[in-house]
Amino acid sequence: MGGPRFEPVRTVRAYERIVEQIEEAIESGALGPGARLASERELMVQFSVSRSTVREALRVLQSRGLVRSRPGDPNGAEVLPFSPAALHKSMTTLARVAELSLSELVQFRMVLDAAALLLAARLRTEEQLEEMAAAVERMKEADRDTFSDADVAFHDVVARASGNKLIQVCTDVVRSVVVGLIAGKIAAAPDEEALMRRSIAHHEEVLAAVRAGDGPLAARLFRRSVYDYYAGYVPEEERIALQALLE
Amino acid sequence: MGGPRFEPVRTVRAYERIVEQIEEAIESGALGPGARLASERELMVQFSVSRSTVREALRVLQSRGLVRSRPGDPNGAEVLPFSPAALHKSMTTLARVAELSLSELVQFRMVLDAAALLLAARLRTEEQLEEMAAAVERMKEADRDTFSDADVAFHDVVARASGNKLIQVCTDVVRSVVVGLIAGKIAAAPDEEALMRRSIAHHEEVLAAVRAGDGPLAARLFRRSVYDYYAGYVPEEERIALQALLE
DNA sequence: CGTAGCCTACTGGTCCGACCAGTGCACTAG
DNA sequence: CTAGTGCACTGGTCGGACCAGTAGGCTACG
Repeated sequence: MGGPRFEPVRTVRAYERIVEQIEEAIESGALGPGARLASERELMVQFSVSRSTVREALRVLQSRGLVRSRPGDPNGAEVLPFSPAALHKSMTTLARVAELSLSELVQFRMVLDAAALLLAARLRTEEQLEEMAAAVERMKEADRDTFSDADVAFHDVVARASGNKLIQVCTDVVRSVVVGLIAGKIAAAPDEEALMRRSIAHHEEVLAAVRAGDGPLAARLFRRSVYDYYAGYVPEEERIALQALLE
Repeated sequence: MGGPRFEPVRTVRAYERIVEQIEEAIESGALGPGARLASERELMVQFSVSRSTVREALRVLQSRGLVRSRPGDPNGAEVLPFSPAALHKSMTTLARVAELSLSELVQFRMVLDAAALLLAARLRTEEQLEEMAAAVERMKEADRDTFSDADVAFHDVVARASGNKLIQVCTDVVRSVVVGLIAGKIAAAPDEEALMRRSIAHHEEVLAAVRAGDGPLAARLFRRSVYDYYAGYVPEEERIALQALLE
C-alpha cells in the first residue's frame, strides 16, 4: 500500500469522442448555424472509424438538436441554430415519467411568467409595449382557435422584454407543455367563453401595469389571471398549491 | 381543385419508430426503472430491422437518459430512473450556444429558488425544517470545499419542501450550471471568507422566515443573499438586471 | 444560342456478416 | 464443497453492400 495512486479508467466509446469533438466545435462557435459537416464517408476517414460509429455519433447530436441530416443532401449534416426542442423534449419526458401534475406545471408558469413581467415592467421599450397592446387587441377579436395564439404572442413579447434569454426559452417550453397536457383533457373544460372574456380583462390590467412600470403589480395580476384560467382544469385538492402563489 | 385533401407525408426513419415505441413503453410505465430491454440481437428480430438500426435507436434513447447499455451485460439495456441529466445537458448547451451571461443564470436562480422558498414556507414539515437547520450548521463548520455542498443541501431541502418536482429539478440544474460557469472564472473571486460569513448569516435569516411561515420575507432575503454572493462575479453593467429582482 | 430534360455522382438510410473484448454462469476439477 | 475455468452470451466496432433520394452538370432539342 502507499504505492502510486491509480485512478479508475473510464472506458469511453469511440462515438462519444466524436460527439464531444463536434459538440465542442459547435458550442465554441467554430461551426455556426448553417455550417455543414463533412459527409459521413468523409468523417469516417477524418475520425478513423467506421461509418456505423460516425452515424451513432450523428444520431446523438441530432437528438440534441444540434445538427440535422437529410438524405440526398450533397453536403453533409447541417448545423442548426439553437432551438429549445431538446429542452422541450426533456421537460416533456420529465412531465411524464415523474408524473408531474398539471398544477405543478401551472405553478411553474406562474413563477416564470411573473418574473418575466417583473423585469419587463422595467426594461420594456415603447415598441414592445405596442406589440403587447396589439396582441391583446387580437385576443379580443379572436375565436376559440386563434385566442391562444394571441395569448402566446403577448407573453412572448413580455419574455423578450425581460432581457433574459433563459426565461424566454423556459416560459415558452413550459407553456407548450401545459398546453399539450390541457389538450388531453379538453373535454373537462368549463365555460370557455367566460374564461376568454375574463382573460382579456386581466391582460389589459397587466399591460397597464407594465406600461406604468409597476412590475410587482403586473406579476400579481398575472398570477391571478393564470389561476383563474387554469383553476377549472385543476383538481380541487391541488388548487391550494396554486393559491399559495397568489398571496 | 376541390379534390381530396392530401397531407404532406413525412418520411419517418426506422430508428425513429423504434425510439417512439420504446419511449412510449417507458413513459407510460410499462417499463419501469431497472427493467431490461431485450438484447440488441433480439430487438432486431422483434422490430424486423438490422442491428445498426436498433443501435441507432438505442443511442438516441441513451442520450436522452432513458436507458443505459453496458458491454458484456447478459441482459439487454437497462431502463434508468429519470435523471435530470438530459435536462442539464440541454440547458448547458443553451447556456453556451445562446451565450447566456452569468447574470441571466443568476437571475433565473433568484426567481426559482425564491419561488421554492415561498412555497416551502407554507408546506414544509417539521422534519424538513430540521434538515435545513442542520445544513446551515454544516455551513458554519465547513471549509472552502465543503461549504457549497452544505449550501446545496439547504436549498435542496427547500426545493423538496416546495412540493413541486419541476421546481426541484430545475433549481438543481440551474444551480449546477451556475457553479460550472463560476468555476471557470474562479480567479476573479473576491474575498471568499467574508462572502461565506455573510452567506451564513443570510441563510439563518431565511431559515427563520421559513420557520415563521413568512414566505415573501424568505424569498426577499434569499434574493438579497444571492445577489450579495454573486454580484462580485458579475460585470458591473449586468448587476442592474439583478437588482431589478431585489425591489 | 438558350433551355428543358436526362444522367451521373454524390448523399444518407438500411442491411448483412464478422470480429473483439468484456461479463456472468454453469460446469468441472481439485 | 469450493475454487477455478471455460463457454455462451453481451455490446462495441468494423467493412462492405445496396437502395432511394438529391443536385447540378451535361446533352440534346428547339
